[in-house]
Amino acid sequence: MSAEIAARAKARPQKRTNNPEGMRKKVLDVAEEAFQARGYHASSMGDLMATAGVTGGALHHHFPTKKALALAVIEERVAAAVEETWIAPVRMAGSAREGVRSVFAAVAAELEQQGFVRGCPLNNLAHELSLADPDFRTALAGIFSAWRQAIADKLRVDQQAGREQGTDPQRFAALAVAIYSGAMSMAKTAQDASVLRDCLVALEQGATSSKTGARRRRRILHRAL
Amino acid sequence: MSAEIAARAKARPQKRTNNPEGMRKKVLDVAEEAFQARGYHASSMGDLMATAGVTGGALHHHFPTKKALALAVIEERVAAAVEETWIAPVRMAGSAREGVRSVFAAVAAELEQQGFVRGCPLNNLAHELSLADPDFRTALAGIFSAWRQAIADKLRVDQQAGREQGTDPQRFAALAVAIYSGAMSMAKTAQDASVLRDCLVALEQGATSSKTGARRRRRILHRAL
DNA sequence: GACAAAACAGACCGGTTGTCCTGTTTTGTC
DNA sequence: GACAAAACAGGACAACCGGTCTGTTTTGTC
Repeated sequence: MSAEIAARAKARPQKRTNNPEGMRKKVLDVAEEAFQARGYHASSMGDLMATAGVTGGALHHHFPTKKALALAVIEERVAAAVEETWIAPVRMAGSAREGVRSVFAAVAAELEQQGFVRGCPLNNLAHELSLADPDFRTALAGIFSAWRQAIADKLRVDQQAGREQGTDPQRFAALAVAIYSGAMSMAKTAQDASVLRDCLVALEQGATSSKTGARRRRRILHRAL
Repeated sequence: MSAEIAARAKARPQKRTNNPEGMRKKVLDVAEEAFQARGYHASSMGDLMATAGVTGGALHHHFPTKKALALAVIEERVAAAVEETWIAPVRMAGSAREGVRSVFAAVAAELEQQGFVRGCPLNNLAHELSLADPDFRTALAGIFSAWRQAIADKLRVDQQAGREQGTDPQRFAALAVAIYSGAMSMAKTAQDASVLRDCLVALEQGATSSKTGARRRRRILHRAL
């Protein structure tokens, strides 16, 4: 390349994107994807910059540090994902119990046709970051809390309508989130979503497995687990 | 420091540990601890060397690469931990159901008095590594499989004794592992082990919450979830 | 005690990490 | 259209990463 062209390229370095707020969004998109697929520590800023087509200066302008970027991903994207796939559907469902099961079944179906399992975004980041930094942990714990709270609130609505009198809302919500999180963990490791359905069926079987009926009423205490 | 002392230190570099197999064990101890507390990617070989008091040459002799070290931790330590805290106790229990619950309660009690939650070793590494490398994933999936298999086998023994006729062993085992994994995930993020007990109680309540008894037998299908 | 093999020491290297810095360009406001 | 502020470009940096290398010491075996 001649010196003249090089000089001209130097003088007019590059056409800018000219899209305020669009660049921040693009970085968040790429970071969310990368943190989900490879994890936080395994994703380098250089990779993110290259994938997003963003220079170091631009990235540093919006997110001064890698931690700030991850915090933004957690608070803006992970929280929104939980809201979209769990909280809103449960709110719209006919009951808490039915809402939880329908979400569970919907995710299982989606995973089965997708062919591979990336795991739960919240749990993925929670495992890697909750012990690494207090700020991360607090942000992630807040999302878990909101998730559980939404399920518990829905069940309280059911109770005001006379249903589910014997169920503790907080504990019911904890159980639902735990089963989902744990099943996703196994599904991700095995790369097989069928365990999601196994857990669903096991729960239904677990409550109805007794064939001796009322005679064993007391022992049913032990049924579900 | 004088040149003479420096030269002497150079000539006689260091007293050796002189403990074959002891050094490998020490490295595994430190690596297991570090991978558990900070994760794989966040733990550098330099940190491990310094903590274990081992030189680079020695570490490289036993574990040619970082991946080989992690694989050894998974296959020797994580698998042993699952065997010790889950598989063996379940085998020795009176029944699969009682074994699962007793392990669950024991872990909850231990965590509560310990004051903080590091999470499940298997799940911690599974989330970070199962998508990163096929060898990691295979090794981790094998441990999950053995864990589930042990619970399912125990339940089959119960069935041969006439109990648990309506319970599917594979699904029962999947549910137990899922609840434990998910509850530990939440407990770790919240740094609060009480969610373990919440899940336990919720399960017992879930199967017995019906106060109308046999009239609602069919609707009990929906009880446990 | 000779000698091959294993165990270990410690320096070294190329590549990558996250961050910072100095400019240049665009945008909003009067 | 002047001008301050925000948005962005792109290189530079020191620290650190994981891995390799050569050389020395210990161990096992006859």
